[in-house]
Amino acid sequence: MARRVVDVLVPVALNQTYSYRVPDGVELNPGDVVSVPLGPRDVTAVVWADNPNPDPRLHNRLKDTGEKLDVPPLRPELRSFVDWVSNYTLSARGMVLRMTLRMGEHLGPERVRMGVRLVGAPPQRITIARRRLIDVLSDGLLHSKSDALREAGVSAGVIDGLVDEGTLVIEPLPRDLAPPAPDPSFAEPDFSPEQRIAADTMKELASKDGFQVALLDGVTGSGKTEVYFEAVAEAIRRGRQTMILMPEIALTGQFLDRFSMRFGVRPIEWHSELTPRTRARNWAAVAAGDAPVVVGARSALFLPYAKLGLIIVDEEHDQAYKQDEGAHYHARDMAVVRGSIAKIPVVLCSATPSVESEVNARKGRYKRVVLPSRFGGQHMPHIEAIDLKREGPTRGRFISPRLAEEIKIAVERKEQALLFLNRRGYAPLTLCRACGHRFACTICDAWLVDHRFRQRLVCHHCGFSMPRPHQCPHCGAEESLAAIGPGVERLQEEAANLFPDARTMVLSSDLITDIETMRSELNEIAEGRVDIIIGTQLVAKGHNFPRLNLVGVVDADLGLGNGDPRAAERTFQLLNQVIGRAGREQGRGVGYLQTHQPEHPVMKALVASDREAFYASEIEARERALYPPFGRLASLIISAGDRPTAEGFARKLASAAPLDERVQVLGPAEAPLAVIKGRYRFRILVKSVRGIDLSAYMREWLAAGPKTKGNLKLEVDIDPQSFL
DNA sequence: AGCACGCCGACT
DNA sequence: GTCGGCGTGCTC
Repeated sequence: MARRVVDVLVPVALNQTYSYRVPDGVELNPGDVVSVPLGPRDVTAVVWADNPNPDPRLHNRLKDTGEKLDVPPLRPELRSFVDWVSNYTLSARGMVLRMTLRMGEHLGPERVRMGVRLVGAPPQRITIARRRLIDVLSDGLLHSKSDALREAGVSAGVIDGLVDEGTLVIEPLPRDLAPPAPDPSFAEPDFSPEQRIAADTMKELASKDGFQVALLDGVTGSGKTEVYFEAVAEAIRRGRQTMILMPEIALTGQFLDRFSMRFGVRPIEWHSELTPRTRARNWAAVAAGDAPVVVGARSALFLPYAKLGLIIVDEEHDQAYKQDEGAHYHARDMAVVRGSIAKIPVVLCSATPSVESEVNARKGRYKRVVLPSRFGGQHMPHIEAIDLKREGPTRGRFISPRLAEEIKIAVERKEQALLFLNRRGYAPLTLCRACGHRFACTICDAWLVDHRFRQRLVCHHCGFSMPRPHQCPHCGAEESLAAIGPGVERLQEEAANLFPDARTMVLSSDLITDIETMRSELNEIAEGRVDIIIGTQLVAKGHNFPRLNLVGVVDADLGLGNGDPRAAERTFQLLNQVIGRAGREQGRGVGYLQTHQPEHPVMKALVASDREAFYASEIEARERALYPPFGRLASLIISAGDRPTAEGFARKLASAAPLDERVQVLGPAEAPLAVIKGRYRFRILVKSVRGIDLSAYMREWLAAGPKTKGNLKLEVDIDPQSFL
């Protein structure tokens, strides 16, 4: 019995579904992926529900559904997840759905690749190119055309000529076989007794269905990855898929290697740099259940797993999990939600858990699994603070004498040193010594950053850049421009002066052109062809440098200055992670923190290696101020092409906030970056008690408030990461 | 989010 | 006289 009308969720900025008539003889069920006409075009959409009583006013306007796509239907669990995320984040349901349908344009059948085979005698007229090609094909087997041509070093015309002569034939290549599956028993590691306990807990967790969250809490170098691989192995044995989320998928080269050492093959990847074809193939493999393990960035959260059985969020504290463009969501939190809807276990991993996860573990909502020490009897790095007020470098220098001395000793011992500074470029500010003019971006509220490698001044917010001028555009003075403050490029200059014989390398995201170049640079470092690495937070994430023994943090206070209550947590996590790079495989690492405030709780906790002290003070402060996780936050960002429009709308919106004694509306105030790309931004911060449906409150507010029009833009951010 | 429709400035 | 700028509104 064919269904007459179905409600279809279309991937556009809409919350409601649209009704379509189902043509006779077509069978459509909820979850089916279907092409439907929408306005002047066709879109790929998903049947969301049967509609036995379609709105009579629409009766004569209903269009027919189009072709049903040859992919598995979206499972109820994923459809609930889409509804949930849309409801929670206040983003249009259609836009959330779109994230699950990002499968590339080529969902059609695989293009048939052609091969070539030697079948006849060589032709009478033989050339060097023909000879080479025939040699390559002399085994009589079917070779792919492109491989054969590349191997023989000849062009495609040579094949055509030999086909005409009857020497070669063209045949379709058999379709690629499914990639080999990861083998859970490929290389079972030797665990220490401590690791064994944790690994067994992981295995137990993954051995059955049911929602449960574990916080795998272990210091850098404790073997966390290998331990959670035991959960992955168990999921594979049970025939269930695992999703592993990573904050920055581009930096996971080493992770993929470790995975294949453990399981014999690499996992399927999911991130923004996949080619459309790979993207389509991987999407289809995930949906068909042919991809037992998927490693991906936050967008992997929305993939249509056929039989998801385990979710792992690596480096769960990482800021990169927060998506702030388009839909605002936190991938770690949404991973927990997905696990709860799918009724499967979730593992969050970190050496420095987010305060949210730490509190959940302390309250027993999450099961804590601890790896207390480094693997192989290594020690945690020894950490010392260098008080810049007492023993700082001379003006215009950034490496203190004591740090310089320690680096010198390390380099003489043939150990690597890392200078960490979370600032790209040469100098964050350029000013004219003659008139005081400062170079600022014309369309953002930000200084232009001097990039000497590129010889340009660059805005880090909009990408604007201009050549480095030689005279001041304001007063015309020549040679008067001064670079103020350090960036990694300037640090390299200083290091080269201090240590003329050392080989230095700068690692910074703006110097990375592609993943391959970066992987080869990282290999150079790993092989010891670099003595001093100078890097931004890029070096803190994902890569081990076996010879690295000393880490110098050039400006440990950098992240603390802006008054954001989450700044302390972020600084603690970042510095802990970067210093943890030291001494992982040989000797005892050492970290130096150059700071103006050695008494700051973050510095004291780092120096004393007293994580507990940090969490205790941070949790207490959050609890007192009712900040997350003891209260809730949301923010509204209003932007417009001119300041009065943005501010006027923000004021009207704020005054339309529903009264509720559990909710406090703060602002509007100018957003932390008041102007970006020529748009003026205001922000309203909403603070509430914990047990309240803040999304519902916001929805009610926005429905009652003024409507945006013209170039006014309103963004809603539930659980913003910045409290400012 | 697309895409069309609609109403005001510089030119094939 | 038209081409085209992007503001507004709709998509079953």
